[in-house]
Amino acid sequence: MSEERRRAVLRAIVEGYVSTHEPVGSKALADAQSLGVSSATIRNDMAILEEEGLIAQPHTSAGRIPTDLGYRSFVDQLAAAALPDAHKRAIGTFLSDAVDLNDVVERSVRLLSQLTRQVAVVQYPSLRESAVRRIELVRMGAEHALVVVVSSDARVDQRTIALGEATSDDSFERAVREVNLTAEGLTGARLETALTVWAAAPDQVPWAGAVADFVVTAARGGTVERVVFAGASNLARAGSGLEAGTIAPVLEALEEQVVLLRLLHEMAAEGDDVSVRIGAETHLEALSRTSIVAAAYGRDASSLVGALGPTRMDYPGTMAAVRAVARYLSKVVEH
Amino acid sequence: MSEERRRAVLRAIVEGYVSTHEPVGSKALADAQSLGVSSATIRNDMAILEEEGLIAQPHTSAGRIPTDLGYRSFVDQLAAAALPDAHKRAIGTFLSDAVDLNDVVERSVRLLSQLTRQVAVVQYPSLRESAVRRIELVRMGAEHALVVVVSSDARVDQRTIALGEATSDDSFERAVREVNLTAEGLTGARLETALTVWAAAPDQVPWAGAVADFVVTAARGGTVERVVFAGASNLARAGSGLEAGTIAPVLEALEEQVVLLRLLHEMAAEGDDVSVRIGAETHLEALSRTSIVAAAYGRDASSLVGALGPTRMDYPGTMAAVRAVARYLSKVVEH
DNA sequence: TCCTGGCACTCGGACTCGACGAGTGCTAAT
DNA sequence: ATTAGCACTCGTCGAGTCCGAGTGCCAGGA
Repeated sequence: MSEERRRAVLRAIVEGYVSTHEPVGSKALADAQSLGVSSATIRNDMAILEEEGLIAQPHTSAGRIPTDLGYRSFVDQLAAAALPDAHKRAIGTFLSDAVDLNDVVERSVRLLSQLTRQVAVVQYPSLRESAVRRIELVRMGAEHALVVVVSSDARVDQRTIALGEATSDDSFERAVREVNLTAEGLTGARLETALTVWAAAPDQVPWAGAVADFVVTAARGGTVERVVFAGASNLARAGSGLEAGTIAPVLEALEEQVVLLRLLHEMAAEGDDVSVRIGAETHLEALSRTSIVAAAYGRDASSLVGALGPTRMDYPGTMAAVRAVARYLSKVVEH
Repeated sequence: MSEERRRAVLRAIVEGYVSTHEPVGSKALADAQSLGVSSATIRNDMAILEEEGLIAQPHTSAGRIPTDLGYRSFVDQLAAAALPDAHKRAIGTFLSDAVDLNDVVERSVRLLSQLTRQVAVVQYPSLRESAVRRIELVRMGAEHALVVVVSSDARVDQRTIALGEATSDDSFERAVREVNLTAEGLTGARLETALTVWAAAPDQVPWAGAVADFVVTAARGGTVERVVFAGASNLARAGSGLEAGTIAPVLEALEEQVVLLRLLHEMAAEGDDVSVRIGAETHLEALSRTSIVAAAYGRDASSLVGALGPTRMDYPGTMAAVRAVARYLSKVVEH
């Protein structure tokens, strides 16, 4: 059956192109022996693959390179690859002695960028609703104060608020005591009503509303979603396969949190173990020459880790690394 | 006096090269009229400037470009340029409604990268010693706890510690009460001895030492120094002037906090209003094609903001922007 | 002493040309 | 269905050529 062999030809083209970064021709494939047929046969298969849109030739007289569709087909037929032992060990030692959430995320993103030699992306875990454990207020000058909310799931949110008008030390201290008594241990709707009542009390300090608002949003799961990345230099490294002009837009997209976040959300929605977007599949002009491999982690698999690189990348290896880091991250985040 | 005119020639070469990105020849300068002498005269001046090592020609038959030394001489003779009004307004609006320290730093770095169209770098303010305001401990699972230290200067440090062995809820709560009573309001050496005594008390929980250590370092001015950057895409943007191969090392250096920090420290030590390192002056191979313009901000002018770009950059404009952002940052950070 | 016009010279960039070879598609034979 | 053979395409590489920007130097003038 030639259908079977055509898949093998495609696989060989992808692998060849990924490793050499040069179009691969029928003769080279025939010489590699792994297919056991002559170059002419391979040429015929290539013609069909080209008709199907899976491969293309940059010039009339050059070998073939996979199209986005070709990579897609290749990836879809891929069995889960094992991660090299050395990498497994690296993950263990790297992440084991992280010191807080920031540190975990920071280490993960560095690690993943080193394992994959690509740009690693980690979305901060979106945290679920949690109870308020303690609210601290610190005066900063006469007109501002810092609100610190420590939540029961070990998160710390902070924000400065304007006091509006002069507040005496006495009423400041009283407000701190009261808001703690009011909020401690509460969650969600009960927390919200309790704080609303507190803020509306007669004689209340004028900035009570601001404090209440912030405490509620903090308890609701933190402030804003964020993405951090590392390994941007891998994009620019010689032989990355991105043409000179294409890397600036990619860097822009990475710094443009919003765009990236939307893409990651879309990918999370697919619900696969490891989700892959290839080239134009990202629907982003800036990323049309790159692919993203991402996996969910954390409670409810609600956040994503990923690696971004040229479409011409080592999919099996990257997928294995991303999958592994996501697993370890899940473990760490869920305690 | 021809010395005077030679400076003007150098200035014209720098400005011409910066704006056109092409070597500038004697004829072009003579045609520009601003010097009022013939091309032959300019050629003579150029010969001298070249002997002095201030300019060089890439090929025998091309115009001249400034050397690192040339830029240095140019920069040293520079009067402080004014910042465009539009930029001033941008700074005001951008930074005015920041929500906490992170936000301030984040906004600043973005802003600066946009103003200068270069990579902006901001070192987190290194904070002075401060008194402990409140210590919060939150259990995380059976074996770990999160320590949160709120300092009197509105900083929040956090870290997880291992509990070592099972601790009863009672003794946990007692430890929290005690450590707060012990540490509140103290600073420096007195804080340290008080906590050491507390941790060494008989019947003390085994992890008291770890808590004490962390509280002391937190009060001493925070955990680790950090640098954030933004605008990396400006490096890769067409016409940035960096050759394809040179940008990967630069990105690496940026991600390599340590190296960058050392450089910034060196620059801070110079104590100028705005400090400039040009090309090889950075003493970093990776940055040998780039310049850094930095200014101190914050209490004791202890931290730095800067912009990093190709040696062929608009020094007056960049210096003005960096200076302005540093001023505003100082205001905000000092409250 | 300093500036200028003129002139010969250099050398990199762009362009052309031709040889080469990798790779292809097609066809006829197995 | 596969293969060997063959004519053909087209991009790359090197050599050769031309052009012009830019230079250094010199002799003459203020």
